[in-house]
Amino acid sequence: MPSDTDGLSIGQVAERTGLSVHTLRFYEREGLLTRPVRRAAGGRRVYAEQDVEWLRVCVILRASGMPLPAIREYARLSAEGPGNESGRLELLRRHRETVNAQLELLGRSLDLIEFKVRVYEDILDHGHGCALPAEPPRQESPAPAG
Amino acid sequence: MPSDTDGLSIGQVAERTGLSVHTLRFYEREGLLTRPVRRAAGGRRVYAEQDVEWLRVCVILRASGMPLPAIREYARLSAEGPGNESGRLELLRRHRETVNAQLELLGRSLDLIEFKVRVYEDILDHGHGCALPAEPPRQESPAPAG
DNA sequence: CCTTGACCTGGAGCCGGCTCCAACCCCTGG
DNA sequence: CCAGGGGTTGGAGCCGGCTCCAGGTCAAGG
Repeated sequence: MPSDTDGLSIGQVAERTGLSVHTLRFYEREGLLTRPVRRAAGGRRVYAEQDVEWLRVCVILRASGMPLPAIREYARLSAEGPGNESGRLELLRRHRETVNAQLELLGRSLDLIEFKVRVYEDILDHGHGCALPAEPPRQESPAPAG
Repeated sequence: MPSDTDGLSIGQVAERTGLSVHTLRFYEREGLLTRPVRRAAGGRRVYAEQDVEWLRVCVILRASGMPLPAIREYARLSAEGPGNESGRLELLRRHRETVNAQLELLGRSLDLIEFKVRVYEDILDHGHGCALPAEPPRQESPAPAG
């Protein structure tokens, strides 16, 4: 266990990032890291705190649906060092827009789901009362199918 | 084209739902429909407006990440008719929670992304000024990796 | 009559993102 | 000395959700 001078084993990084060791090696193969991982005697990977930070960013980008190739590109730019900030900015802005679109879509889906939840709650509470609690979820018909 | 008395071809349903004809047949095989699709001479599918409404619900459930097996279950309950509303309600409530969790996660991811966008904007505008625009995105360190 | 186009079927293929396997290495403690 | 635990590798497998293919049927129009 290379704990001296903040070197971390793959298992420790897995714990800290929530990724599996499989996934960590996979990400490395996929070129998602900003720099080659150091190796200890016997070829074991030795990560630095820096790597963990980067991986945490990766986790968040993944969680927000950024595909691996895009993360790879971002990693590549980051690895290149200063000078390409506009490229990184563009990439992030694009991703921000897809996240906003996701949020919008998810929000509208939630409207429908909540509408239906209310419908069923009413059916169960009031015998099966009040014919449709008016409130077509944002644009589009309530589509009371199902 | 069976346009009389509101019968729709698979192609028309594809247009109206945004799903491909492939996907429509696939969903049918997967048991996502609430009732068997009627067939015209030659075995061609004939959909009713009702089916389109249900499929639009499916699209929204998919868009919000409900897996096919869950939709199948919901379809099964809906097909059974009245009497199982509590089952449907439970299913929808569970899904609502996963959607809320997604929204939460996505929102937090967005915080990080916007933070980084701001960082790069500042670098590009002000030469590369103001050392880190303070504002750790909700809990957790800003992790300025990358 | 023949083409065109929309439809049918069963089954195969693809893509993204992991996830696991076999076989091996190495360090540590008992 | 030897067992166990945690590494290493290349490559295979899996899962969800489509997506497509080959080969066929049918109806309408030129």
